[in-house]
Amino acid sequence: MSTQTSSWTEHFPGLAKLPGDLRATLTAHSAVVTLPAGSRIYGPGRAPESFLLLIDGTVRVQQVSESGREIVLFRVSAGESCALTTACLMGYEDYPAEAIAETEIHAAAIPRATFDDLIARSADFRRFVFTAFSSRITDLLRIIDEVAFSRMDIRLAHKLIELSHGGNTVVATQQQLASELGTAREVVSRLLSEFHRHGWVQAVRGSITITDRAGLDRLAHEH
Amino acid sequence: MSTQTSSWTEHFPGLAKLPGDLRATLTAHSAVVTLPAGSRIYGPGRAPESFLLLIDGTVRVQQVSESGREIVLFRVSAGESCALTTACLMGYEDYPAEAIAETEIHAAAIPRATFDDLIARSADFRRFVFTAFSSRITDLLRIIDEVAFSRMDIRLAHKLIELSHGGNTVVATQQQLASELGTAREVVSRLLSEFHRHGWVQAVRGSITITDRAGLDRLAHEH
DNA sequence: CCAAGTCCGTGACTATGTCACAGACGCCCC
DNA sequence: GGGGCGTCTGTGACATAGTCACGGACTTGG
Repeated sequence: MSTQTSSWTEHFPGLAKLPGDLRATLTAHSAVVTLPAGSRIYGPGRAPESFLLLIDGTVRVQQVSESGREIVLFRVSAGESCALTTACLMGYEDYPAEAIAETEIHAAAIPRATFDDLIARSADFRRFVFTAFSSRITDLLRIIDEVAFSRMDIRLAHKLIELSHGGNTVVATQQQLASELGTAREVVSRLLSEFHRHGWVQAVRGSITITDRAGLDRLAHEH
Repeated sequence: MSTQTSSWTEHFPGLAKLPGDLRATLTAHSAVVTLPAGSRIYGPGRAPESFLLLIDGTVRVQQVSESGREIVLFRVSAGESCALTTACLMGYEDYPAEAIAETEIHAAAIPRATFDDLIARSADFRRFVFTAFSSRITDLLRIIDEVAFSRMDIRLAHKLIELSHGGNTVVATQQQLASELGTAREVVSRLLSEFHRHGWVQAVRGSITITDRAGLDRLAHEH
């Protein structure tokens, strides 16, 4: 009778090996929610109340400074968990970060109590959660390293390659790219014209086309 | 018979409420270790093998870039856990960060299996671990915010106040201060002479004396 | 006292961030 | 089509931060 609702656990490789009764607990005590693109999932003043497992879509987690500048911390994709909310859930601390749905998303929401119960009952679930956690921490450490020690042209080259998803075009305004990197739009503007002088990119309002990926790659891996 | 060895759990407020049998498990399956000041507790190439609870001393966790520049992420003091090693323990990922004993330290080392067992058995222990975790994440987010968006003079003023521990003198070379902040020594040198011009500090080789804490405070809270 | 190592100051230059402003483009409405 | 408006982009001038090269000052151990 639960076949149609239990299906979502199959989207998570880390959960596939859970025994049936735990899967049943998960599906019985969770709700599959749908949120439109652009919604704010959590943020200052809106603490998460459940552990979210992303079935479909992508979520951008970013930090906004007092001055209004932003920096993207990482993205959560389908099959992953909003892992940092975990600590928030369990540690009851407020975060200066916010999560925004970049596309329409479908997610399984697991209440705090169920989450705690599963952590207690299943070593595999613990592994799933801690692995996700660990990987986010690594992301944060990498960002600290880049922001503190890496040149902006190298970071922009990286980001363009990352956002191109293997294609040749990145749909983003200069302001959005600046927010990705935690810098100012003017800096992005100047770097893009430099990249253009090298023949690496071609930019029009709101989108950048990569015309020489190898050139960008060389810069990205410099130093 | 275990009275003399069980005493260490009393140093941890978060563990005090654990029932006796769990405290017994903790003490029975852990070893109290002593490490000299300056030892490298973990780092790239030396993954942690146990969960460390710091009984006495302080540990500095920092990141070193390829170019050799460093940045201090946070410090672990007595009564706290090296919480980030947790994820490492459970997630089996390698970290680009390292932990250094700043003083001689005494710590309780809990093996992975015992840690996992306690997580499963005790909601209070979970709370203890997740709370510590949460607080480290908040530290990391604050650092990202500062590095990306805050002016160096403000950050240095903060750091001097922090490292003075309420006193008026900070024992540190300019290079050490630069490593705290992830910047270059020359920058610290210039900022310190600026602070000196304002009459806020007095510096001699290897130590800085705060001569006008209010002045520093004003800068630190600017903007 | 001398020698070597560490620590500190500084000039010149590059890289990045801030501010102010203007032109270009897209869109809506008439 | 044309006018008005908001957004996006380019750029000059300046402020802040990081890099490189160097020399001088202090400290320690013979």
